[in-house]
Amino acid sequence: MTETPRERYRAQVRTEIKERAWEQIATAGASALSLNAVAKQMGMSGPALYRYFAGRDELISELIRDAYRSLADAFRAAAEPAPDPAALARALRAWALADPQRYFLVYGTPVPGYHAPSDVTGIASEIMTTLLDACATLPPAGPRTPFDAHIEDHRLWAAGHPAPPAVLRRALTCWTRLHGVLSLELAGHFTGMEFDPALLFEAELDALLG
Amino acid sequence: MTETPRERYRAQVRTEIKERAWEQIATAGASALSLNAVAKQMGMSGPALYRYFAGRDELISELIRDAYRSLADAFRAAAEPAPDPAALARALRAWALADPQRYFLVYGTPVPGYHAPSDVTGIASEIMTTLLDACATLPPAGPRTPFDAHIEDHRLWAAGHPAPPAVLRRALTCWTRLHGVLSLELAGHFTGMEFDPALLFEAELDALLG
DNA sequence: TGTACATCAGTGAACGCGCGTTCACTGATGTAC
DNA sequence: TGTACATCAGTGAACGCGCGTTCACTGATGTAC
Repeated sequence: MTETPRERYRAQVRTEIKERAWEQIATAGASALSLNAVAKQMGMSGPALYRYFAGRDELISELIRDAYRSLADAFRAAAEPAPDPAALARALRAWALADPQRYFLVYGTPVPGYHAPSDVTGIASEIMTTLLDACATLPPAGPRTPFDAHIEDHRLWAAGHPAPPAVLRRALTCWTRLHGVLSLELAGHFTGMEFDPALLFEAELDALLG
Repeated sequence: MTETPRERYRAQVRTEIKERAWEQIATAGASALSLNAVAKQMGMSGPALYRYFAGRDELISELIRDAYRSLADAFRAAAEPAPDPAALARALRAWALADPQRYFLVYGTPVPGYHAPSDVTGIASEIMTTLLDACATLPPAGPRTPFDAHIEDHRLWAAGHPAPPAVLRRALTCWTRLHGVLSLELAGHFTGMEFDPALLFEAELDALLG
């Protein structure tokens, strides 16, 4: 159970590989990630990385896993004092702005044919659960909608979460609306428009909660 | 002014190159687009394409331009009978579903450092104008918000469009919310959840207009 | 209508590049007696 | 504490690949007299 120096060293190098990989993704996008370039930047030869990762695909999968894990942790931390959708929303925005390419690795353009590692679905539903718990604390808003009825019939997906349809809809809407603002902002589609995206984000948040 | 056979032929080949390029993007994503692969699929040698495009970058820029143009035309057509946000929204969804990778080429993950051809900003603002005109026909909804006040101070971006702040906000919100649902749907983030994305889209539309 | 010439689409060979990945090897670090 | 051995990180050469792009060329199509 105690960690040998070699194990410690391995873990350290693995971490540095991932850090350099993130830097490279931030600079040139995920599709430009190259094992050889990462190795060069670490002052190592290319094949050396194969001691730490089975190949490029495994490295990318690991980065995706870490990205999901990181968001799930940020959510959990934001919900720690008390479940609160506004706190989650702001945590999401902070997380996205901290590293836009990481956000896009999770929520951006999918590569056709590529399938994310299977264990991220667990993390994804952990994120969803945190959001659902927070939305469940809100006072019920408005009348029952047709979409509530539809969701009632197909609620298997909530993984047994006991939230009523209105809460499920609330959480879904929260997700899509905040993502809508965030992804357009991060992609630069607001540049040239002279408003502050942070205020648009807050406006959407108000609309969701108020 | 009359078109010579050679010009007709050139235009034809250019068109086919772009079609094959779109197929390739649909199959493997935009970052995997390769001139040589396109040429091979047309039964030509790689260098032949340089008769038609100065290089890979020019081809991609042209595809992006066409994508914007296509959306602008779809919007214009949807607004033809009468300016109507609901019609625009449904046209957007149909346009996106017809070719998800084309949608992502416009609104998806940006490649850091890449700058879209300068003339697309004109098309982008044409799209925005169509949306603004449609939103201007809606009955005014709700009280003045803090974001309205903010937008009042920074309204240069609307390119001289005479819409009041509430309409600008309406159009922006329309854009971000529909994009939020669409992009998550197209990226496959709803797979496994047993609801119909079309109904969620309509629900958001109702919330926007009702 | 026929001939001489210019235009231009497309080819094939070549260049340099960087990629992922394998392999046999070196040399340092750790382990067992 | 010292020696013999095993483990394992990292190297350098090599393989095959596909990429974008250039260049000199062939051969067909169009133009001018």
